[in-house]
Amino acid sequence: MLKKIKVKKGQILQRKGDIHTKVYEVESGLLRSYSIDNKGKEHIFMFAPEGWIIADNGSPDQPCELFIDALEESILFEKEKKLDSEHSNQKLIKRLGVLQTRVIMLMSASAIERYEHFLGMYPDIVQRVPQRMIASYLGITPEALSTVKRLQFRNK
Amino acid sequence: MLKKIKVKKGQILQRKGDIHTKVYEVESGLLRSYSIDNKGKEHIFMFAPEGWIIADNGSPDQPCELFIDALEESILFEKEKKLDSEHSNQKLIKRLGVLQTRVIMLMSASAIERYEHFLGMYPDIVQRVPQRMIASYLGITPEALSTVKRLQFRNK
DNA sequence: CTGGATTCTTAATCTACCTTAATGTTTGCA
DNA sequence: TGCAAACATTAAGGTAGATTAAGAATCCAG
Repeated sequence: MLKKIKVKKGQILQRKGDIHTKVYEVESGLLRSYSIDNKGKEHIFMFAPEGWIIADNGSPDQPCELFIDALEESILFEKEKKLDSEHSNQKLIKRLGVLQTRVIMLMSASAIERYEHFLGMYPDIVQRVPQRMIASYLGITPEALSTVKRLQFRNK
Repeated sequence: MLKKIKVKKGQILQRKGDIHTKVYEVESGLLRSYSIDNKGKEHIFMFAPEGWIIADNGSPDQPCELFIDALEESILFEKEKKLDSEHSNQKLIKRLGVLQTRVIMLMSASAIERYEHFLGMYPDIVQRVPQRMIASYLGITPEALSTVKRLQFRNK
């Protein structure tokens, strides 16, 4: 019921619309979850590096909202959602905290503030994924992120 | 350890910066949580009508990010966070689902789409709170919400 | 009831970020 | 090792939503 699996870069673990009852814990590597909107645009919901847990946060009997795939070759523990929820309250609460911060940032901070907050929070992820994915996580275009970085650099 | 309390409209239950270990379950009435950004602007994080649970989602030993107050006279159950987390996994998971949807909407939908989604999801809340609070929840100004409503109305 | 405060609407102007497009840079794989 | 393909940057022009300001509607305490 708890399987250890190895996935290659680019491998898709879950698609939107799947009825999916799995939760992934990342032992090594890097996963992401993302949605695709009605215009076909991708929006990264979260990154999951070593030690993180990633899953669709909907109820286990409803179709998923999110895609999950591997941004690097990764080693994962795959668990059933219901097992996960029995033992790891701590982790659920932590995930709530992360999402709360994410909502607050999206609502009250400018692109440049969100970028700097991201840098402070996840300094290593910036090195590991393409800029356009950082932009997607921040909710801006890659072009806007380029500009943000240029402005940020000039003010130093 | 589980107290039933009655609060008046406008009463504040929690302030940003408090070390606060309480969770509130709403028996009747309506609460909200919100943050105040560095420019002094309020952003409503969530509404909690009858049957909902509301709390700061951070760890119990860290200062809160959110204010919580009553938008209507309300009757609440007040619990300790750690007790809450022992029994109500189900509810934590539900809250995660709500926040996931909230992040996806903020990232991928326009003001008008977010408004219509909100109407569908929480039709009664629209009747119970001032428009400017709906705007705050949606992440737009009251003026923009006025415009959205006018446009929405014209297209029918 | 009434007068002041809060809320809502409308409209003009402004701005952060988007779109498009052209150019430069890195990556990966034949 | 070379050369597409993917990625990043820059700049010009466009747009959703913010800001500001003024007036109208609503609320409510005295």
